[in-house]
Amino acid sequence: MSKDKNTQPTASELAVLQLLWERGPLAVKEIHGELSKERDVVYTTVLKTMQVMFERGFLSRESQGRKHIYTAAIAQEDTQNSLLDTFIDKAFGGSAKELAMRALGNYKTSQSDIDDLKALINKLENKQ
Amino acid sequence: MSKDKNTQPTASELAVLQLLWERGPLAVKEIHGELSKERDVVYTTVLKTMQVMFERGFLSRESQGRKHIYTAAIAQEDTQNSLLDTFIDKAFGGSAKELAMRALGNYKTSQSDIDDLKALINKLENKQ
DNA sequence: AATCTATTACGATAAAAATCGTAGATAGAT
DNA sequence: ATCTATCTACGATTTTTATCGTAATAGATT
Repeated sequence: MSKDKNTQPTASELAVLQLLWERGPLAVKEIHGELSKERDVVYTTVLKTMQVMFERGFLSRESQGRKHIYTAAIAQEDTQNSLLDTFIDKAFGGSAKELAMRALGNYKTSQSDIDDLKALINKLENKQ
Repeated sequence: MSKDKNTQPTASELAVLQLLWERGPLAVKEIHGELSKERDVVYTTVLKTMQVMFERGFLSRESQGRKHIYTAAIAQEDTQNSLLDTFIDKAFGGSAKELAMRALGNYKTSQSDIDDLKALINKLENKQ
C-alpha cells in the first residue's frame, strides 16, 4: 500500500482504470468509446495514455491479433486507499473522520447505506 | 458551492490555504517558514504562488508597512466540498458511501469520533 | 497480390503547475 | 543621507500532464 506520489495514477489515468476495474480487460478502442461519451478525446490520446500506463506498471496487456487487450495491473482497493490517504492530508488536514462525516452529510444515503454504516460503527466500537 | 474545476486550488495552493484557514492572516514569510518544515522550497516560489492565488481570487491581502498580509478569500468548507465532490467521482466512481466507509475503516477512530458518527447517522435516518 | 482499414508506435506540441533568479523598491538602522 | 536587509514584482524556465498528428504495420477484404 504505497504512498509514493509518483506511483499514483493521474486523473486521466484513473478514468481508464475505473473502466478496467468495472468491466475487466478491454482494448483501447473500447476505452476510447466509453471516454468519448463524456468528453471529446482523440483516439491516439487515449492510446498514448494507456501506453504510458503500461510503462508505469499500471496496466498489463496481451496481444490479441493485431490489438492489445489491457488489464488493470494495480488493485482498485490499494489504489483508492493510497489516493484517499493523500487526499485526506491535502484537503482535510489529515482528519479522516472530518472527511467521512462530510461525505455522508452531503450526499443522499439509502437505508441500506445506513445499515452498512451502523454495522461498520459497531465493528469499530467493539474493536476498541 | 461551485464545481468548476478551474476554480479549484492546486495542491500547492491548498497547502497555503490550510495554513491560512488554521492560523488566520499571515505574511509570505510565515507561510514560507511553515512550508519549509516539510519540504525544501525557495521563498520566491511561495511568494509567486501566493501572488497567483491572489489573482485567482483565492486570497485577499492588505499592506502592512512594506509587506502584505494575506487572508484566505474562499471558505474552507466550500472548498473542501468542491474538492470532495471531484474526488469521489475521480477515485470512488461517485460513491460517497464507499469513500466514507473506507475512510472510517482505514484510520483510527476515537470513542468521541464514534459518538459523532452515531449522531450523524441518527440524523440521516430521521431525515429519510 | 493489391488494397483497404484498424491499430500501434512514437515524437512533437500544448497546457498546466511549480520553481526560481534577478531586479527594484522601501523601511529602518547607522 | 546612505546603506542594508526585507519584500515584492515579474519574467523565464522546468516539470508534469494531456493532447494530437504522422507513419508504419498486420490482418482482413477483394
